[in-house]
Amino acid sequence: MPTETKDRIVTTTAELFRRQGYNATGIKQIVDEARAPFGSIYHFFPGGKEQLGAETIRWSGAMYGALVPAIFDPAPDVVTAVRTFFAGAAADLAASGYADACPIATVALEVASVSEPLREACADVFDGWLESASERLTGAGIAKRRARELAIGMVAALEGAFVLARAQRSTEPLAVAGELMADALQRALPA
Amino acid sequence: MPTETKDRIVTTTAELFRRQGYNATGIKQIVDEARAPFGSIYHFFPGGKEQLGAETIRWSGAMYGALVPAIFDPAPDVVTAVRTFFAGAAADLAASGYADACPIATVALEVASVSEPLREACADVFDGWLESASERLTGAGIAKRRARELAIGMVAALEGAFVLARAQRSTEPLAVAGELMADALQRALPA
DNA sequence: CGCCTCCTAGATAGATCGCTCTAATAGTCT
DNA sequence: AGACTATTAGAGCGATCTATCTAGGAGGCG
Repeated sequence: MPTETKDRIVTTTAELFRRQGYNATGIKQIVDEARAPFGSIYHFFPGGKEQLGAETIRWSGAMYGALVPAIFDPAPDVVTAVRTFFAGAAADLAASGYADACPIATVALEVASVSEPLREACADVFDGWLESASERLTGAGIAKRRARELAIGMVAALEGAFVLARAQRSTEPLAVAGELMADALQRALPA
Repeated sequence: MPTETKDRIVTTTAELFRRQGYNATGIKQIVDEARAPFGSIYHFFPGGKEQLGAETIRWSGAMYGALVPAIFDPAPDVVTAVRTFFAGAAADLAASGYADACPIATVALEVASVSEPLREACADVFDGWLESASERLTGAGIAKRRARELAIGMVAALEGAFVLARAQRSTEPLAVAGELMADALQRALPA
């Protein structure tokens, strides 16, 4: 299967985006770390770096978004699911030397005012996450409108905590944000 | 006063960082937009781009952090202050075409795993904000420990909401996050 | 006036950027 | 086998990046 090269390119790019963002990641660095031939980049992604970026954003957005059902569905209730989610994010972050946080937030901020296709890719990913999280909350008996608000709050709290955590090299923001959202969620649940 | 050139360099760099981040901002672009001579960059910032970046981070961090006393101190109570803060952030963001959000979050994510001096500058800025916000909350009668948690939550919610808002070109995340934090704060206040 | 320091001014170096191009190879059909 | 497409391989182009370097102008002070 020749597509394994393309996969290797995307996964490597995703890792690099996560650690250093879009602009600091060069094509040369990608092919080196992915052990892929230079020409393959433009064979698989004729649109160049921007197309590779867009596909990488959508791919890693889907990967990370898969954590929502993976954690929420087997959990006894949504509140413990939220706690598990934030705790897991904190553990992964610390284990990677405060490098592996959200795979698309860095790129999202970099490109939001610069590249419309990349901005849209980020927006679509966030939309998917919000949709997915909302479903779990409505499934727990929360009204649709309130569920969306809480989903937005959860994603925002997570992303913001990642920013603080990476800058300060501490998991405290993730712990605090997780607890805050768990509390808010608890209160929103039907009695 | 010849220092006005240096000021112009820092303020334009801050603006560029905010819109496109650290890596996408070139020295050439800075001197062009600041109408400053190229040589002045390395005269005022012998450490090059990294030193200019660090000073810009600290400067714009201080500028943005000044909003905390400016909004909290004249406000009737901390809850309405929080609402005002988030509403103002949303208004500024929309007015700038979703470009002017947090002046340092983009840079923070870009450099956190790449440049220790720049990471430290971001961490110091966040520390200052948390300190400043905590003071206002303890001043409202909230216990020190709880005040710090709420301050972290507020900054995280704001930063995360900025990420969502810029990607989706919507102020909804800021409105929701602001309301969520106002509620949490309300409940933490002494009866 | 001459001197000294601060700042301006920009040419230029050396490396790296994204990307294009051609050619060779691998794999799959008829 | 022969023909055709998909993929690999990397040399090289023009542009741009940060940074260095030299030289000149501005203003205070003897």
